[in-house]
Amino acid sequence: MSDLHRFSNRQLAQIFEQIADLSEIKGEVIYKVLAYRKAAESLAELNREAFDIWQAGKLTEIPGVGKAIAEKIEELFTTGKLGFLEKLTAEVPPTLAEMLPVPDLGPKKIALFWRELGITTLAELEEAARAGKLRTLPGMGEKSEARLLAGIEAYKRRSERIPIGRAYPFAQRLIACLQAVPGVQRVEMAGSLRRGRSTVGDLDLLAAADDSKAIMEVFLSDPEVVRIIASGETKSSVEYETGLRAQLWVHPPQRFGTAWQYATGSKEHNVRLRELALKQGLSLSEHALTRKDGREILCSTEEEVYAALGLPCIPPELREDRGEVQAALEGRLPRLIEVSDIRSELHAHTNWSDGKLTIRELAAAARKRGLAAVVISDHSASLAITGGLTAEAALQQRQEIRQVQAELGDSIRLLQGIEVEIRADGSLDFPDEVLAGFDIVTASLHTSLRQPRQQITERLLNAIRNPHVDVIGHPTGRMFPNREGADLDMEAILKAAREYGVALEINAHPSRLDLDDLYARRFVEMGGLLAINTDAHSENDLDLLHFGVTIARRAWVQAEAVLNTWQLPRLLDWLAARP
DNA sequence: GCCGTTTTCGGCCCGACTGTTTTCAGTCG
Repeated sequence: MSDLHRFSNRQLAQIFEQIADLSEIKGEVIYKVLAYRKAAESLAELNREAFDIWQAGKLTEIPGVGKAIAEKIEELFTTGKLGFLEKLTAEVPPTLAEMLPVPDLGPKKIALFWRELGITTLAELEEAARAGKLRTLPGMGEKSEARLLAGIEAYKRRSERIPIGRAYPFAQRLIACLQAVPGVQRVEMAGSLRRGRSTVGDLDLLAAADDSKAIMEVFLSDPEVVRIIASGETKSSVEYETGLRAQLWVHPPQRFGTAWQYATGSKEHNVRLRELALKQGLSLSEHALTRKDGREILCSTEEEVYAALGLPCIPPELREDRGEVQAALEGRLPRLIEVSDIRSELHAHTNWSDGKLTIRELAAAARKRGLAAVVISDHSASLAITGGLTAEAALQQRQEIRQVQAELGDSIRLLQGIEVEIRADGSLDFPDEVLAGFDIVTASLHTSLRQPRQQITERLLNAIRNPHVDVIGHPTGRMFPNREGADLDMEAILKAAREYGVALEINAHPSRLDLDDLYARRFVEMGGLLAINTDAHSENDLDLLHFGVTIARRAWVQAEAVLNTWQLPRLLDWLAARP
């Protein structure tokens, strides 16, 4: 056991991604490359450790993992190495792969430059392009060379995937601008933005118009655009100053359904759908469903597209090829939670710690949004930077909450919670007798997030086992775009939370979105309870709720599994049944 | 290399845009 090598899912995914990249440059059969890539994605998306799956002898149950790849994973776990990869890297310089993410540069060209000119790094490629050495190669010319240089420049300034919290408002502004163009019937978000991924690589937009000329013109001439990547009648893409890219498709209204379905993706979902179409003698494209005799079925809505294939409309958040097409075929798609199902906010701050609002203002803001209850849950004392509450201050706050409640009558219910700090040594900030005085206790990690896996896992488990803890706030502590979450043994956390009946929070703030969709799905499948909270520090923060609900939808979550969808009496009963 | 209510072998989605080409290859989503 001790000489086993416990590669993480992410590490395994990177290894197979590297195999895919190098094989592709080598010129390997494309379907092998795709198989490695599929396996890598599948491993990265697992919500359990591949290591545990291997020990259970079930590696080939992972989608995209067959005999050959399972053997490679086993070799890695048992020897820490992979002979196949060592041979491959001896043959194909691994630095070649760094060129793949450069726009407009793919495996064929990389291989060409490598074999013809001995170029193995991006720096060498740039130098050769500047020296005009590429234009004479077969299939190349001056324009291609210039385009490649522009691509390298774009790659250098290109930002990482951006958090949905930044992409979303940007897209909203863009849409408002495009919608004003005469002749444009509608403009909608598509791509990963519409599917609600926590980060997006670029913005995908789709417009319905009979003539694309005017809207394309507006899209391309935006003053913030620094580069036009492509411009055509049905599709254009641009890059903005920030390195962000956007893509606009324009299709006629009667074809909007197929176009929106196509532009929303995911790519893997679309492939799955098109395979299904083929089995039914139909070819699916962004323009239409086409029968074998060439007759088209036009769809102006997505519902029609899915219906033509015998399916209920699959919500965009599920379109990730995570079993949703099969579920739709079998009529067991979940009835996903919606923003309107949320009846209470269980995690909000006031100016008693680092929030901006008074208790009175928070209550009013929550009431204005139609909530039946709001939990005032300020930080505890040891998180000094937030001006966290001492036990004494919490008692004073309790008085004020009662007072405000009396003023408000039964228009909204105020509860006193606490976001109690899980200290570095694993203890909680307040002793049990103080915790017992709150209506609801949320325990959170904010500090010492880089502790070793075993230590920080134990720390969180300790909080889960405390009988007064009702919810774990933003479980991993991740922050977009820069802070990785803690290195937790999530399977152990999920199991313990399920066992102790502790709810796990999906923190709706777009810089957190923690628990993520993969673990939330696993947790709910285990029978666990979730809470979706905004962690509001200001009034506008309450409007970020939809980001959290979107994560829950991506996790196939139904309203029932989420505490704050429950009617107030039921929530209070649940709390009363806990210490 | 993976996978199977048309298959254990023979498939593996479909089209736009660009630049190089005189009909297509490469890249992208």
